[in-house]
Amino acid sequence: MREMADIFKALSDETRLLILALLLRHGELCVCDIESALDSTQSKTSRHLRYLLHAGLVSDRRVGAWVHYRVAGGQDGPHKQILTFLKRLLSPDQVAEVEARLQQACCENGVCKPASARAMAATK
Amino acid sequence: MREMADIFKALSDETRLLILALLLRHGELCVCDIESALDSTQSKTSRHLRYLLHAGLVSDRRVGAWVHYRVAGGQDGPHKQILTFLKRLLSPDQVAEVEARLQQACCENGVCKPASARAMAATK
DNA sequence: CACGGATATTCGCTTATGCGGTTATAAGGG
DNA sequence: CCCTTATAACCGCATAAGCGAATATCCGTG
Repeated sequence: MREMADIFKALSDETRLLILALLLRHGELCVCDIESALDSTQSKTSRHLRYLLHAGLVSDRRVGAWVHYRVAGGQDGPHKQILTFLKRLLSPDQVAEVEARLQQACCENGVCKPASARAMAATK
Repeated sequence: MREMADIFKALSDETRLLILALLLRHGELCVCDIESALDSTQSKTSRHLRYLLHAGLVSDRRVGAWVHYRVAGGQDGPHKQILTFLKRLLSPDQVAEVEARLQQACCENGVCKPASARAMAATK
């Protein structure tokens, strides 16, 4: 029960909900993608991602200089049930704004590349 | 999105989760029932019930001297979806302890009567 | 090994939350 | 009306959360 309260606490912040909404729709994103999409600061973005990581809702993966985050996989505990429910709950129009910004984010303006290209470059 | 964050914030406290678990299983309970079941103080119980009320997750109903709370009905917004999900999520054994105390609560030791009897007495 | 970009952590601050204890309101019965 | 009971609101305190700014760490590259 305490565990559930902690999960819900992780969901009780709008920034974290937006991050999860993005990850649930895109599978994997690097911090700078998310930072741009949220039009947020690096510090704030990183802190909330770490919060979600400790809450067991996302996992991270280092890809060269970048860190990619994705929603946590794993067994069918309360985390997974809640994430599945969240995916149903968050309608596309609620994340339209951040989605739009994600398209023109750092990945697009030449500073860094799309996640797929980055992953490929890092594994070559 | 902000609304959802606020709902999850209301669910981010163990006491409030327990209260909702009780209400989801019993339909309607008065404050003193809940207070006894949680083995909590009147002040604390009332505060959390008010929190849930403002979050739109429960509704209250005055019955004579008592106030009865129940999970909020109403249209199929995020509130309702989350409550439905919660009902699935909270397994019986997680609330076994409070359930047990509810049985021997004020309603049973003669100080006041079971909710159904109280409601009847108040309307007669 | 120095450098720069990407990310994480720390710091000082402000605000929100939860709690016990106390006080105020509301209803019902003598 | 006064008194009792049930509930709500308030107060002060301790703690936690969130923030921006600055700083540290990690990694690939030259």
